[in-house]
Amino acid sequence: MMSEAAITRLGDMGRWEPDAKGRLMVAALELYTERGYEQTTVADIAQRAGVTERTFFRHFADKREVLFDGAGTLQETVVTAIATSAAQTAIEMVGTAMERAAEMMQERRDFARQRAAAIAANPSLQERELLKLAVLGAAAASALRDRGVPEPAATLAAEVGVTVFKVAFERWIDDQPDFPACIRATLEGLRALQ
Amino acid sequence: MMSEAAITRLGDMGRWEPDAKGRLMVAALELYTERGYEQTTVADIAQRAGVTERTFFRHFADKREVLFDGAGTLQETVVTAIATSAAQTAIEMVGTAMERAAEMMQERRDFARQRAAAIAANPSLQERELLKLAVLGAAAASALRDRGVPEPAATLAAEVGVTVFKVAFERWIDDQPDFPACIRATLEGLRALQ
DNA sequence: TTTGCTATGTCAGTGGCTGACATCAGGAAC
DNA sequence: GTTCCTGATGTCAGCCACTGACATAGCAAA
Repeated sequence: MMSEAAITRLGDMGRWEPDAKGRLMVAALELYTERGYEQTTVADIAQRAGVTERTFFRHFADKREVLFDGAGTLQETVVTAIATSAAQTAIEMVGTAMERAAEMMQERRDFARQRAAAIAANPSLQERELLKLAVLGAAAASALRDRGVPEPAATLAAEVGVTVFKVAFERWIDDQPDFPACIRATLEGLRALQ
Repeated sequence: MMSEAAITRLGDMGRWEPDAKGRLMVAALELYTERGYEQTTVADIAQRAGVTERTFFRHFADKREVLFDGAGTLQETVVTAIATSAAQTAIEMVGTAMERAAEMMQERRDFARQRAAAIAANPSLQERELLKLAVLGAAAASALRDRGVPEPAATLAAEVGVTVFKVAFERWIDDQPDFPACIRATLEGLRALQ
């Protein structure tokens, strides 16, 4: 079996090379960008990463999840920011927490752009993104409750905060350079609404 | 195969086995409720409805879509309400439009409950629901723009309106009897947030 | 009756995803 | 250094969601 792999060294991207998960994430984003999500098979991604299809599904729950590895870290950032916020109102707590998240993403704008483009091009990927944001909202609401915010204010503030994040993200990706500033501007626009 | 049973009653409009789509929707909701979404195959649904698997996919894009047939009507209701609203602010337009939608759903509370329970039990179905709500938000934003509301206020108001709808829906399903009243109460809670 | 339209059935095939089991690399234990 | 253990990977068989191509059944107008 592996004797053939020893011969074809170059074509076989180091099956035991480190960071198979990272290689899969890169390969997936490349392929989704090059030929689109639907036109890419998991076998394609695995081949480019130098592993088998089965290995892909050991690292990611499904074909979509490979684009959403950072969701957990983002959620931790938001929850921690709410837990340690010095703000007075629920909206302010969520707002500053979203700013922290924005600062974190700010550092990898090119990656965020490419990823956002791939997601925008496919409803299946949009669904997964919406679910991640909903989970983020639920976690934020829970963190608000831990700070003493009662229901339904906690859920409402958290959901509105996620909405602000979404709208600000689009503006940032679109043409604005400063993501945290987009958050602040969108929060201001929200206040002006009523 | 399809023996006698109930054939042609009033709708002689050119259908030979009446309402295959409706039977599929009923069968799907029943099975998703009885044994869960994952434990139900499309073949199961088709069999209970008295058709083949292929026919299911001629009526619905995928296994999830069978639960979301009413989304289009709901969207039309909201868009029409915004287009004909006499309210002054964007938030008020969206708020009253969501009230119209709530009135519409109010009539079938039991159905809404069973459907909501099935969706709540499965992340895949939640994803589809979130996508439908996102599309609804985009349509509402477009309707607001047609009424002269500028960006980003239109998108922001529409998204916040959808959030209010979501939160109010949960309260209605949970224990409140009056859905439109839930919308109004949630809108009031939103105002109180800032 | 004939013709034509539409909803449905049949069949083969692709691809996402899983379970069961074999294998390999690296390090710990001996 | 040999053995053994552990975790990551490969291999294979199989289920099921979903699709394209083509055949067929019922209905209606010509």
